[in-house]
Amino acid sequence: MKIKYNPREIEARWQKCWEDEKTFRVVEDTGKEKYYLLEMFPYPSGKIHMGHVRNYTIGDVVARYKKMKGYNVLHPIGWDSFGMPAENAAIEHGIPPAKWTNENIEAMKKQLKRMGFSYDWDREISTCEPEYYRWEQLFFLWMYEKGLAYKKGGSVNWCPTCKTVLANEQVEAGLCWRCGTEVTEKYFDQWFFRITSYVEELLDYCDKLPGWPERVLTMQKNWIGKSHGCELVFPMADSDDVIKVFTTRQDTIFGATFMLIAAEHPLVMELAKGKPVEQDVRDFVERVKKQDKLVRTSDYYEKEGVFLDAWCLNPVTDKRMPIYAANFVLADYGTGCVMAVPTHDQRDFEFAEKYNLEKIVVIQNPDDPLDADTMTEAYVDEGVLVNSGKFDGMKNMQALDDIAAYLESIGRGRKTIEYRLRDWGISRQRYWGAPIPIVNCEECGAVPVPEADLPIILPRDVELTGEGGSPLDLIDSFVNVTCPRCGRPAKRETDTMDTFVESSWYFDRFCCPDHSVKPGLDKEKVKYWMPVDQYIGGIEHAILHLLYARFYTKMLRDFGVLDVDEPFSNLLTQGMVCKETMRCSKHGYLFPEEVTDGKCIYCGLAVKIGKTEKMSKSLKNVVDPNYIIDEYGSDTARIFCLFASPPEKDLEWSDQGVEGSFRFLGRVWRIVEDYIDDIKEVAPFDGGEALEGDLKNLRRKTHQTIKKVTTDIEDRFHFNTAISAVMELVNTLYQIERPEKNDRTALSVIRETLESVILLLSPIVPHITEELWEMLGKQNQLSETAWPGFDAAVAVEEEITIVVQINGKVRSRIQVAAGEPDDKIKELALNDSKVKQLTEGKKIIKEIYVPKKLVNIVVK
RNA sequence: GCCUGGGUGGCGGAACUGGUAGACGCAAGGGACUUAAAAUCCCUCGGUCCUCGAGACUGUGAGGGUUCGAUUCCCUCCCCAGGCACCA
Repeated sequence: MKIKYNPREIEARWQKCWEDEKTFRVVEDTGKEKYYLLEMFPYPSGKIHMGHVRNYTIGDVVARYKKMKGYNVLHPIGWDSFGMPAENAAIEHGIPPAKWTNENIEAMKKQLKRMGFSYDWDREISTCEPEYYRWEQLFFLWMYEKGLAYKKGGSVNWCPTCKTVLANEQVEAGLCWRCGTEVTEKYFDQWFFRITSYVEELLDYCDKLPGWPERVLTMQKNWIGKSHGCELVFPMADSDDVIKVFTTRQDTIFGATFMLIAAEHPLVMELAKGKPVEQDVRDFVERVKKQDKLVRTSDYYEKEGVFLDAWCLNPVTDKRMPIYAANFVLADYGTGCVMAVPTHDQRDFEFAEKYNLEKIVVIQNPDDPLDADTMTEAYVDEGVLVNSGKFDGMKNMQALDDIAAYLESIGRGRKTIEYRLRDWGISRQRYWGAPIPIVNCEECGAVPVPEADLPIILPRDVELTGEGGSPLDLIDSFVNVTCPRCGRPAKRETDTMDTFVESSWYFDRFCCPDHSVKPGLDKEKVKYWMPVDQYIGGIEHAILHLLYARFYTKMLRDFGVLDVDEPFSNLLTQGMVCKETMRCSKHGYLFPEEVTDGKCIYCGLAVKIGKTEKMSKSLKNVVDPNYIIDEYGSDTARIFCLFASPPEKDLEWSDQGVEGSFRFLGRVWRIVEDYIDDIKEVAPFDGGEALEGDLKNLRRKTHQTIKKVTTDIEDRFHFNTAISAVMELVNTLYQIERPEKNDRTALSVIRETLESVILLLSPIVPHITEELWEMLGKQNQLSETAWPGFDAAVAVEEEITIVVQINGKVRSRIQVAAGEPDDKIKELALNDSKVKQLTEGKKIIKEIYVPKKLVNIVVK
């Protein structure tokens, strides 16, 4: 009797088996080579989505493959469980964040287990537990001690109605996302991590991470934004004070005709003070400060400024330069002041046009000479210096160093380096995050909590209303403490840490999740496992998370806790899961289940199929993993995600594609079923006798497939082509004429092929393959079995096809024995009847022979 | 604007260092099995032309170039996606 492929039954069965036997538990074993595979851990939002399914499937295939290859594989999972959604759920539905979070974790854990992922569940961690964040607090104390954590005034988005701080993404067109009130800027003391003290190393290692995608490294380099230039000193015209600027274009110094200062810069009001312009300047500054950040960075933002009734001197020409406050100068880059060279900088040009300021050409365009009075835009290309004193005639790029040296020699400048990267602001005026271990004392200022008092536990019985700032402020037992230094009453810091802090070291904690002694990381274990050999996650974390994790790693290394310079040796950024959108003119976007036969189920109108976009709830183009698992099983979900496109590209969801993947698994199932009785007692072919015809071809194809699948997984993570190769092998098997029941040789070859198919598919679809493996009478679990090897001698083709081209066009193909000598092949090509016919009466100019591939005959 | 990717059949995608373009799958069409349908198994499937052959031409965003030969290398341009965006 044939048994039908029943994914629901077999998947549950094997999942239970892996769980009961702790198949994927690992311990450190110095006798075995380790392999640490990590996928970015999820935020417990409630349900897993297809993005998770794809990410974790890719990782699982690699983890299972490496295990079969004999590595000691660490494949952990946990929860990035602090963050705003828990707090919002509490505000909206009155559920305590801890309860909401832990319920979500339970639900998602169930879903992950249903996918059959090979996690070591004994290492599960949840970052909102004190056992985790207490070490983060310890690291904070160490950072504070070394000046790597510090407090500084900074501006934040503030909603006056909700009385709370908003993240940038919570400000929609200048309005609060929750109540629609206009958001204002507010200054707060905030905590920062001094990531900038590692900026050079972070940049340097961008060239030492060959296992990272080039584009991620480029993004990080751009984010760090290193510029070489000069700090120049401009004396004030009427006092002994100076204004310092940073510039990368000291070659244009002779053309600097005015000075610009960021509107927010304190110097602006200082210079205007007591002058008739003071009120105008104040108005201007207030107006600029109020402008929303989004507006300020839009394309239409017009350059504006106000004259401060003050002058400075050009340091090389001593010409008087008027000083303006301007809305487009960045206060926190360089010195907040810039020298303006309107002839060679487009922004300065526009400003000079508007306020009718002087222009002096200092770089001449060799092809089309410039005239300061008639030019319509700044000339920003290279050229030859003019109006530049002793530097006239030099190429501007070559004069950069000479001019810098000259400025230094007259005491008006020096070479410097600037970075775009700012220190990392980690203060969040929120409840659901790790408390910062600081006490604010009126006498002593910010005082670190003694190490012995850690952890500072986040109180859990809290009522959240969403108004009035941090809820922690309202909890007397938390806030009111005595100062650890002077013993007087003091207030505990109520800011919590950015959740990116937790994700900056969780991969270290996975190496020793239960280690409960200082510093929370077991040096030996961490040394064994770190760095992560393969990290897999979404491209959306290309900058922030990955940069923070790199910084934190270097810092913990300097604290003596870690031995590695970089946390992730290899990085794979997988593409998004996308699906077409569907829209009804009456009911807007529709979920797939709200559409039948192309019509809206509410009104029967034809549904418009829209663009394919990233799956999202707002576009309703989502597919619930649970539905796919119920309908087809997780093996189908897994193989579809891998087959539809290579991992780094976007995956387009297709219901028919899922159907096709399911059909393929059925096809594998049936062919094993079909042969099972005949091959039960037969051993796989051992190469003992010579094979002929179909059997020989099948065996060759089998070994070729093992080879291809191995390199596709090992070298490139191209699971789609690996699966194609197995499909081809299965197709070949279907083509084989059914051997007699007593033809043991034929059956043994077929058995070898079937076992190979199962082994090769096992990391991809672990449940069905375990089941088939068992049906073949195997005692050992497939997950504990070694990856198959191939015999190169068997895989080699004995006949090869040689393409014959005439003048580069394919005209014929000839079959030759693989060992045929080159001369013979050329001769055969020339004597081919088709070739003879086409070269008749023409002169053969030359022949090109590409060994074992083609012959190209050039004729005239 | 700058920096990265990327444009290949009706569709998702193959083609690894310049050497048979379109593997594999989906959709479509046809056949077998069946009383019938589903399922399954098998076959066809870039385009145009024709003397339907185991034929000719054409074809990897567009135009040039290098080469015996280009989806692959070089130049110019167009389009799409992502990142950064007044960083002086």
